[in-house]
Amino acid sequence: MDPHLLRTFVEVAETGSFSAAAERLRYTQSAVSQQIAALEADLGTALLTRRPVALTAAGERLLRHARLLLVRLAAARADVTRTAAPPGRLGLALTPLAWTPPVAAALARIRATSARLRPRLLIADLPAVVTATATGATDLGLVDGFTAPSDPLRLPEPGDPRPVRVTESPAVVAVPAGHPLARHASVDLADLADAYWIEASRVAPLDRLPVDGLRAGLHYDGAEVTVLTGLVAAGHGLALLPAPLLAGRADLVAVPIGAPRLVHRVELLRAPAAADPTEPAARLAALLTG
Amino acid sequence: MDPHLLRTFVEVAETGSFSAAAERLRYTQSAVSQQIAALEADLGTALLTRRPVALTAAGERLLRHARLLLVRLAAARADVTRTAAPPGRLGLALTPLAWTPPVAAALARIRATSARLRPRLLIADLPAVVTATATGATDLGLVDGFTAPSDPLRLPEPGDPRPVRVTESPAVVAVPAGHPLARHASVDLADLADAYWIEASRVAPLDRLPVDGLRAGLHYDGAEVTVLTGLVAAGHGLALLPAPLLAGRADLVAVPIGAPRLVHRVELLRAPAAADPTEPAARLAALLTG
DNA sequence: CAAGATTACGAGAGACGTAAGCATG
DNA sequence: CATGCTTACGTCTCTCGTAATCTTG
Repeated sequence: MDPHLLRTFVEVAETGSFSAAAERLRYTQSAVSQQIAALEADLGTALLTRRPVALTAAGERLLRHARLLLVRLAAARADVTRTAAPPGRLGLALTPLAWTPPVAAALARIRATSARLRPRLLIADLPAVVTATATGATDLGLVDGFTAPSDPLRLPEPGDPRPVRVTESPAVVAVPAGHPLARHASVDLADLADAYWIEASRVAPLDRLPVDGLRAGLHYDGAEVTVLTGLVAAGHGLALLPAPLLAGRADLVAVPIGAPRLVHRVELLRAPAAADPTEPAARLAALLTG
Repeated sequence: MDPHLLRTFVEVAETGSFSAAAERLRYTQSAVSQQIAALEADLGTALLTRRPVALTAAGERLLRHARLLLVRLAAARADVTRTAAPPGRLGLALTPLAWTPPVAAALARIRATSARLRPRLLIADLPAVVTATATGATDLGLVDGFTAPSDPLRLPEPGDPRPVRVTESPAVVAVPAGHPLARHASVDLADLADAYWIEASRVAPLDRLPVDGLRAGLHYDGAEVTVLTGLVAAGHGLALLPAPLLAGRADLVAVPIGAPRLVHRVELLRAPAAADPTEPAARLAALLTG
């Protein structure tokens, strides 16, 4: 149950392949094989079937535990090293659409009060933000998504401290100016079943919506919000976006959504570390949630 | 952050000595020194001061994390190996006074329905029962203590799944037959400040009572309830005990307590494993708490 | 100066890589 | 039969124990 072994086990389980895991972890295939064998010998149970590589019942169990254990181990390390590190740092990880005006304003206020502070921002996708925060790699995480009003976001597992609501704003369908839909006072998503949507997997993935059956006409793999809005403006398809994002744009029209009731929501995650309220991270968190 | 290193770190922190930790863990003093040095190098921080050996701020932090991590690691291992193990086992760890008639009755009912079941009972002190249950070394744990009516027990940390109330019975002062107190309808503990109590540290430790200032006249280090009652009967001192324990004894008198209001409470801890409701452990838990 | 932590060094175990073996889709 | 996991084996690293050294109450 060496964390080293757990890490490669998780990697093998996730990739479904010893060789792929080996490559990712910079090991040889042989080393991975030996590590898994060692783990199975240690636990006295088969964890994986080979050919095809799949989890046994015991493996399923271990996978859940291992993921959490690794996160907690990382969190512990971050917490301890943080005690030693000079205070005053502020690391903030965000999903692209979590960067909203209230967040920008809060950050500006923090910087106004602590002039010497040099915050670090990191834009990443949702799982990365969640683990970066859970492990303490960053102090705060902001994640976004679309849900029914005042419903919490559905987040991937390692949610040790509970996420807190920061912002909710109306969700709208973005269409190019001049699009037939642009004149509608509102639309029901069910009526857009045969429209084409833009699948921006790292900005606003369709599969995270509490609605399904939306067809993707174009896939955008990047994380740039402006590229997404540009694609909509150029008529490549529709996108579901927070209303404030479209304010003041001449080339895009925001069509309110009738049904289902849907909002864009931003939530704050805090690293499980020392909650010293004088730290910039704690002050920013207070501003965001207060 | 090898668990191995964490374990020796915890041991050093608890014993306050490298050599004592080494002895307990069957290492040489030198090995322990090297392990702590490795941990400090890995984390880039001093964890302990030497001479005297004490925790630094970072060390305090790590100690809390390390304890939990080790428990969770053990729990994960137990959960995984349990999946592989043949079902039908039932391990039960109890503090001495947690063995009450309702517990005995529940166990009898379980055995009546599953004739082939061979339960394993283990009597241990409170911290041992808590960690044995938290790590999954045993399926169920029963702990006891004295509190105000319907207050939960104060238990040592690793309380991942919350304890559940099993029994509450009146707390009484046990005195030998013929003792002056035996005629009282009730006593206030405050009035017994200059009486002598028996400190049975592994059965009913005085320092776990929500009352202080009780003087110990005799220390009993064992875990046998009958020795404790015998000591009271022989006039060595008073003891606080659950009333049912004294029922039908001619040599002991149970004196009800007026103030503070106090009950003897038994709580159930469940191992954080698969809650398969057909397992004997789950059925016994249902009987005890139902 | 004595108790107790650290440092030096050597032996053993363990982990990884290379390369050959072997099973299955 | 080729992809991909396993096994064999050599090397290198890492860890622990012995023993000498250092530190401080």
